[in-house]
Amino acid sequence: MARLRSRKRVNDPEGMRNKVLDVAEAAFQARGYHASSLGDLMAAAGVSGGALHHHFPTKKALALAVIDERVAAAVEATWIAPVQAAASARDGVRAVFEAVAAELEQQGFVRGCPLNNLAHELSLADPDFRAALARIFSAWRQAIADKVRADQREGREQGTDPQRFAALAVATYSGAMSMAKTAQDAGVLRDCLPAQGEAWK
Amino acid sequence: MARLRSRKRVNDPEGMRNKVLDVAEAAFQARGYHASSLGDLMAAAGVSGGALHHHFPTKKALALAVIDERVAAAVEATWIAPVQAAASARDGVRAVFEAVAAELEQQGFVRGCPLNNLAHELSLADPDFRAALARIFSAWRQAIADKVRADQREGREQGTDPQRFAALAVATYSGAMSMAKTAQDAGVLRDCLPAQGEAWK
DNA sequence: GACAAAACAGGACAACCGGTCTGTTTATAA
DNA sequence: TTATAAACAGACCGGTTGTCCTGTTTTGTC
Repeated sequence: MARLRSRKRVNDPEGMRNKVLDVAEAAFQARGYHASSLGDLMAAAGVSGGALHHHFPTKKALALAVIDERVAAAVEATWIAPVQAAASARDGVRAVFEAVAAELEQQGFVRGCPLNNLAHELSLADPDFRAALARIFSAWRQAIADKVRADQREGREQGTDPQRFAALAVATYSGAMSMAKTAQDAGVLRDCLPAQGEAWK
Repeated sequence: MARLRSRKRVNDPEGMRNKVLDVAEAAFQARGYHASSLGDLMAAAGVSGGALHHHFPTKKALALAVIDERVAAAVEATWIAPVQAAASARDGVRAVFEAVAAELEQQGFVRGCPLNNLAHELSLADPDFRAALARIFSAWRQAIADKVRADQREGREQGTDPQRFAALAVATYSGAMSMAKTAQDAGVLRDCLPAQGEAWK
């Protein structure tokens, strides 16, 4: 019997499970969950049906893994970590907006926010999906709110409500990405940031 | 040959085409485009396959009709008209937020914004979808921007950029609805409005 | 080396999807 | 009435979907 989880790689040094997650993450982002067939994913990942079914018994299990392991990590990397590292919550939010806008304009194509893309398609489809997605939204908002509270402990942002500020930041970003995706123009992100000197309350 | 388009109803006084659009609008809103099969829609509308194919040759044509005729009308009814009728752009935006929040809290269920739901799923799937959805976003934003300009002609809102204000309003609403849908809690809409007396810039 | 479990291969299958086809009824115009 | 086209009914088909199932290979442990 297996006492401890074995962590040895088999054939692929990178791991076949990770390759499937890579492909699924990209496909769900580009085409959505329902529009991505397991056949497509198998072909794109160079994986047999048996292998895929071994790691992910159902398509739902695969999507849940993508959400928990990849989408959450993406939010952490592009939002939570930069905000925590910034000089202030307000600076951090602005920096992320500008960084994402610059990145999108450089690559000339807007795929949208991974979290929001899946949230719109799957939130009402299944309670498990909704719970997993809601957790990520919650962590995202809380990280920003915590940063505001840290600012307040240092005497700044006395007039701001941490919860409201975080909700507004996440909502503005999510909505701006939605528009940017539909218009295929990242400029909307900049329009949603206040002009220099103006407050963003 | 048909010289002019005949407009007489056949069996159903309400029109079978409208009934299909009703059902399709609701299904696309609740389950999305790909998750709604034509069989489901036929059963829900009590319509035969031949009838559906007569009015809408393809599923894409049906979705395009839903977007152009229903989603656009929904945005017009819940956003454009109220904003135009309001005392000011700022009041109008705030009123819509509060009206939608109240309506959602009353019915205890958040289905999300019809436009954003379809935009996320279909914007990258097909250029025709994307164009139709982008048109609605554009009209939505322009109506708000026009209202700001009307305010400015009366001496108010001198410091505000109409385009930015409109983009921010639409983005905030879209993103707040996204969170509200995933959390199944309309309270986020209120969190995204500024506290009394604070400016929303 | 022996053995058990995990990792993987690949075919099979039933259900379902969207679209097409042919036929029938109804309404309009001459 | 008669001709014509729109409005509708319902069966049908090829292709695809997600899942399951039976083997085979590889890995880790004694």
